[in-house]
Amino acid sequence: MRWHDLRQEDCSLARALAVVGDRWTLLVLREAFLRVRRFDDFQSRLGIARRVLTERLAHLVENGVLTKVAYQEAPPRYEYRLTKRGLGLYPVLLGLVHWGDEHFAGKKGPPLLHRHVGCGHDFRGVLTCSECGEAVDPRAVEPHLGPGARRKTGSG
Amino acid sequence: MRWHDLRQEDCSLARALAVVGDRWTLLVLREAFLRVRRFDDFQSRLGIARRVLTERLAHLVENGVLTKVAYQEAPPRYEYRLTKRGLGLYPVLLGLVHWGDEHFAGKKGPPLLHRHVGCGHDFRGVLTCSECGEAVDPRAVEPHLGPGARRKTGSG
DNA sequence: ACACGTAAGTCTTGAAATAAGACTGAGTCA
DNA sequence: TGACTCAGTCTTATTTCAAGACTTACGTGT
Repeated sequence: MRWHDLRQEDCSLARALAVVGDRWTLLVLREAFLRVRRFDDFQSRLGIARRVLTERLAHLVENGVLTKVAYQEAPPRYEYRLTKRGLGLYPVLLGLVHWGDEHFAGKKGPPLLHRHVGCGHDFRGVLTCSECGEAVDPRAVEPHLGPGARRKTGSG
Repeated sequence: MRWHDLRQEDCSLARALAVVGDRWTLLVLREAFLRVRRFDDFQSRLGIARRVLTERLAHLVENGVLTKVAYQEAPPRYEYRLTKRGLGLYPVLLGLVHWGDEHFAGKKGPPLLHRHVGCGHDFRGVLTCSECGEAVDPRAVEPHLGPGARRKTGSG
């Protein structure tokens, strides 16, 4: 299977990964969530090859995750900002960060904490059910085919 | 930056991605969450190159996400099961699926729905604060250095 | 015995993606 | 003028991946 073909798959995970599942993309988005917006800042903070960064940013813009905004006209300069769609990835990023905190942090603890402005405390993200509000355990979820399924063995 | 070096980064997201951030890994885990356990089943469902699958499974086992369990002795045959650490990725997977549902599903709707056994409804995952229980908005989060930080520009 | 099937890999080869860093072009500042 | 900024482009060597044939070890049917 080619990477590009993922978008055609009958699976929302595959389609999501076609957009953000690449080696560098989530790191680019990490920086974006930390308010990084400019090409050279992404490049120097990540140490990513410039060619690859160019391509990733363009891909994210194409897919509506980032938007390219001119911040000066001569010479033309652009910055990259998260769109609403991009902000929608926050739970995913935070989930990965907390998973990393839990399983791969050193003895001293996590390198970065997250304070919830609403209540003032450092927190972990908890996955809860949109319908009943309870925390969701993986084993308490039954996947079943939805209206957009195209085949019997649908998987995501 | 080499891919392998991510594990050394002072960032939980990078460390998480060193384990699951590869092109195929999250798709392998999707199948694992759908109860797929055997090499040939992963291979045929995903269409992944066998060599790559071998390597990914070994990597996930090394990092404690999957465990290799013998299910027969002659000839020796193994299956791959999610560990507790692996189950901890569920919110990430589900977050990606729901993001994909929201932004890339066709007109008919998502190909797969998730029923919460606790309340009986199809649901979306909602990110809530472990401290106050409220839903968390990305802009209501302030990252700040934690005890495990090693540098001033820590980022994750 | 012998062919066939099953399952978990290994090996080979050509194609594609990546890393590293030099280079370009338009404009600013001293 | 010459140095500097910034967003890219280009080049080359290395690494990774896709596709699928092949291997090993055993069981089954004839």
